Amino acid sequence: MFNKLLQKEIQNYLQTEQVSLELPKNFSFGDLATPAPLNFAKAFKMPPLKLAENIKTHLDDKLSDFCQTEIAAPGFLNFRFKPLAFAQILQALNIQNLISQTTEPKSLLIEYVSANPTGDLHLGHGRGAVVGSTLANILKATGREVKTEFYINDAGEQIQKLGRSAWNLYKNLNTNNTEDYPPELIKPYLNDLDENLSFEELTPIIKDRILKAQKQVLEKLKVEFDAWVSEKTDLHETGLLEQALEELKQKNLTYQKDNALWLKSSELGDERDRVLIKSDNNRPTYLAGDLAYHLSKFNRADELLDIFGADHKGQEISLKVALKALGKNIDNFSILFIQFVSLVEQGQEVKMSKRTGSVITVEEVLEKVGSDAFRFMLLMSHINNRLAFDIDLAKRTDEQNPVFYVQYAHARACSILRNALNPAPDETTALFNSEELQIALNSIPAFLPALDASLPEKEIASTKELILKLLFFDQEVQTASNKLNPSGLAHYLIDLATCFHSFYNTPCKVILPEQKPLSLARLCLVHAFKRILQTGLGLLAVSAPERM
RNA sequence: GCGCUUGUAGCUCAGUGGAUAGAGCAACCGCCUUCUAAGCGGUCGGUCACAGGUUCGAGUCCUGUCAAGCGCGCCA
Repeated sequence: MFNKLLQKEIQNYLQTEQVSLELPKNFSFGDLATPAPLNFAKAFKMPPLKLAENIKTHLDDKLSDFCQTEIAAPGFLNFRFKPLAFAQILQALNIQNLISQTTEPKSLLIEYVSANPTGDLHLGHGRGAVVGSTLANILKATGREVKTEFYINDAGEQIQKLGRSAWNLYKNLNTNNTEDYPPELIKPYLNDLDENLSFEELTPIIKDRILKAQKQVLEKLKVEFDAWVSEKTDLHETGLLEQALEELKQKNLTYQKDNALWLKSSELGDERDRVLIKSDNNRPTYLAGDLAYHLSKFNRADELLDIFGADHKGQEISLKVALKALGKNIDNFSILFIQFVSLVEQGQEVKMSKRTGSVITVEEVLEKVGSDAFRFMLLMSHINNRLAFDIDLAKRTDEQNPVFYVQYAHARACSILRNALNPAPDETTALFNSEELQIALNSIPAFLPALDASLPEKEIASTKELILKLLFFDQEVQTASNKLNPSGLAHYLIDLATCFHSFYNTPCKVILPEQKPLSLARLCLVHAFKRILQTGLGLLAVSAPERM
């Protein structure tokens, strides 16, 4: 695409790969801009404006058919594209791959959600699920070999507690045990049980029912996993946990004290030593299982990514130092911690707690706002920021919600394409058939009528702005992929929708039976917009409706 | 106490060391004979928590202060 060519020419001149092209703050400056002369003035030992002059001379020599270059103080280069450059860009956006692939594909294993099978998913899990699945989509799209896993913590203390709580309710025992899970959390899972189950039989049944309910909610959220890994059956019963502990012992990284097995983690950089096997019941701690699990993950992938709630921050250091001591390259292992989601209802913050009955579940919010709005709104803010989810705003699925704004733009584009390719009710033939459109999409000159100098200036401006915005799609996806942060992409799609609505209202009317070349040219632009918006929404797993 | 994260418009949030700090919501004013008004255009709104420092240039990087959230279990 022309912008890549331009970027490459500047990079060639400066002998670097570090040149970025950006949209200028103000379109009166030009179509694209770069501060490269400011950045490289020192390296070239000349004033920024002088360097800018030299680059301009180089570019004028090479690319004057496509764009003109202007110099602006204190050292910006602004580029003004000729119609041919816009047409070339648009043609590429209509027929080429939209997302660049990484040159070295690596396998990446993403673990996310991994909620305990002891209750319903809350909003924090929901945020992790949405961010994790979106990142998986984005990383796949940029060429990583992605596998996703959900780790089921079904072998620890919490499961025992779940079993006891369920047993008390099942047998109608009034224990008033404050340690128990709240009855309202367990009760929905006690229906239609055999009457004579033993304690040992009851626990796994309840656990499986809860897990199944979690899976169903995740499906509604469009969240899927390649594998569900059970701590009990995949780590304990296979001997993987045993192997991991043996490996630590052989490397002299453990010791016995107070009847417990300890990891010498303080020697490795942790703030204190950690227990691996508990003294009272001889059972492994969470750390022991987690360590074994991550060792097995390292055998299955080049890189690991975990996405957890901020309340799991405590486990990072111990896990990483132990993995490092066992020879794993922890530079290939990232953990993202997702800040909490609070819920605001009628201007009041609704307190939620993971282990009380007043927990706000993903399911109940989904019922009110739907998967599209839920996903989009949770994706909009950076994971490091606490997020206040305004349920009243999200419930108003009529007009305020940003996701409808973006989807509406898609539906509008579809409507235009439909109207152009199908006969109007009072006509027998359509303005165009799909072959004509296909030929136009493959041709650069076909788009030139949309930038014809005889058109009103406003129409040309909004046409250009839309193309330029489309041009940045790939860059936005790459940034999201590299920074492991999908929020920019959501904001980009809103901006893109704004450009399209603005184009529509300029008005750049597309269907003009008396001006077929102009209609066809604009149809190419609508086609590219629809293609990119659909791809972008697809990465977020938000639907792109053809009609609304 | 120590560690991590955060502090930007009335609210919810964007913002690769670059040009006059942005969007949505809320408030106000306009625009449907015209491909979907779930839309568009405009007005109002800011000491980027505070104080230093680095730099040609800081909302962005560094240090300190203040404030908020989370973490620092033989819970998971």
